[in-house]
Amino acid sequence: MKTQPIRRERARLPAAERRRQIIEVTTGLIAERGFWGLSMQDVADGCGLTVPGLLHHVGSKDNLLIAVLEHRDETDAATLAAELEVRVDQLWAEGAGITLRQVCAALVRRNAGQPEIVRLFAVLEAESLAPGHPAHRYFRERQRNTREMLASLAPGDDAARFELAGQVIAMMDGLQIQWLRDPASTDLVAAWERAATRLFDAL
Amino acid sequence: MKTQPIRRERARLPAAERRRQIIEVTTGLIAERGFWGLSMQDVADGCGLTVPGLLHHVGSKDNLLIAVLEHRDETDAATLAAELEVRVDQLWAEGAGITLRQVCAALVRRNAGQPEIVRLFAVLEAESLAPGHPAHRYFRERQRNTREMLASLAPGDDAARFELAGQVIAMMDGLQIQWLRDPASTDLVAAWERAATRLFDAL
DNA sequence: CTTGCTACTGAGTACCTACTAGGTATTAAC
DNA sequence: GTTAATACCTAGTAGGTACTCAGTAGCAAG
Repeated sequence: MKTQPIRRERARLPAAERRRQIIEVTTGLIAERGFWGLSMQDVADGCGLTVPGLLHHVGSKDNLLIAVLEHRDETDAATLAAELEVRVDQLWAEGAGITLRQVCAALVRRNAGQPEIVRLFAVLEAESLAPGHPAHRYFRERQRNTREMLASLAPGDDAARFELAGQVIAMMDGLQIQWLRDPASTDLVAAWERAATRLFDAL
Repeated sequence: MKTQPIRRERARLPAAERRRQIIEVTTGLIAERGFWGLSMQDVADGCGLTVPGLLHHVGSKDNLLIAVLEHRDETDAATLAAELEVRVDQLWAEGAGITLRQVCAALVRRNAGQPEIVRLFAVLEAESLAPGHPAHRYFRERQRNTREMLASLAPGDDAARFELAGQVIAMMDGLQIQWLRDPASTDLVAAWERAATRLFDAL
């Protein structure tokens, strides 16, 4: 008697769409457990396919992480530009009339609406401090880039700009963690606005 | 022929001493890989004993994490008090003549000397954002406590104090991450001093 | 020297890990 | 309708996971 394979409802998706789903599911799981706590099995389950099916699309666990991060980079600049009502290529152009404070406010406003992704980055940012982490290099460069871009919008000489940019990033990261830990009693946008007043209006 | 057990150099330690060693080794490993990436095997290897031997002392992986955190709490207040040259019970006493700025400077100075432990907390702080994490509650309370203690040293009304304390914590956490990511080109103490100037000397 | 305590081990359980090889079933192009 | 591409599967590998059980080896007090 042949084993009758239970004709499981099989949803065969086109590669691009499946990939989108995989990245979405992975994003949530990494935010929950970090990369070291992530299992391909959980991702596969979340997508309704088997582990080899998942690997067919992403190749390896490390590749999956990189895919997630690259996907974020693609959407990031776009949503930020939309928030500022500016064309993407005008975002970091000096003299476009956008102040550092405006960009920060836009960043925070956007982040306040997607706690899951903020948590993803918070967890990976800490995990990837270790040199052996697959996202170590990515986060090093990301940090450098955003700091330089923010610095380009700040006033003063180069040293002062770089310093302020670093402090702004530190404050945003820190406030976001506090917000994620206790979202109910924290208003991220308001907390940032108060902090910005102190940062930007200092002597 | 009986199997001759290779008389491995067995170091039978008294429980307290072994526990100290276990906590020390675990601290380093969590800083490297996070709690989800920690394996009891690695801890056991690092201590020169078997996994059941390790479990004899700590009971379970979750217990081990809690032991590490509790140990830090015990030493934390002590070293901070020493740094400030004050008795432990005088640390958070109002009117003891210690300013918020002094405490922060002492905290940062101490942290600058133990990057490994700062990384341990950075990783766990992010990982434990997830409600299911074994240290979730611990970090919630820790955050609340330190914020209240710092607030008690700040000037102004209660709302202003609480706000400033939050910003101070955010800034310290953020700067520490930047420092850990690139220790060579960052001087944590100096970076904090500049940030403190902006935070405390604002209008 | 014996007794009792305990630090520790060896063997084993049940299960999860990422990943591979080789094949099947579905879709799209012609 | 046939062919080619490919989304996905079953089965398996080699190793890691926390943890348990039952016992052994070493120390200290009597």
